[in-house]
Amino acid sequence: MFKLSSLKHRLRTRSDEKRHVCHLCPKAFRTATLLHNHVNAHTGNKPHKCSECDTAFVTRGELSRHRRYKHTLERPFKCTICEYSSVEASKMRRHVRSHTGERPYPCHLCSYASKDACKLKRHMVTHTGRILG
DNA sequence: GGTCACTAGCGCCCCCTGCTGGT
DNA sequence: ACCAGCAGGGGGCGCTAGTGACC
Repeated sequence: MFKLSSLKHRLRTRSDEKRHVCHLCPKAFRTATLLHNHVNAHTGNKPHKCSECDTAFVTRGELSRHRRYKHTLERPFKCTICEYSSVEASKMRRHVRSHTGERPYPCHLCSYASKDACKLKRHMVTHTGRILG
């Protein structure tokens, strides 16, 4: 849904696109917070610690997701076809392909097609003997 | 105009399981 | 029967972008 405040925010942040440059690599970001998270990933600094298992993360979002996976067991994404539910929408999309049979990742060396980009990569090892990339 | 919090999205790695073909 | 190779399904995390609220 369109929101005026959102548009204003985009317009005002557009002017300074990616001017926050990492001093450890060539990457640049729109905001200082994004840069800060990125630098923490470089340094291994993980300030967001789980209160229940002491696992630590770079961002609060990662911690939030971890808590759903490990502690709250909250699975907001429900499959409409079976009983499966998931923590993440992307996992649900991947699951739904097991119902639809959709295989969007074709192998260019054989007739195989995968439902999952990662599985295609693994499959390629059977052709090349090694991981590509 | 900046920061923060949250969510969404893509990608990667890993594990377990079942099937299949060779021995 | 046993084993190895492979694919299917899924869990968990790394990282970045988008968005809305607040200062």
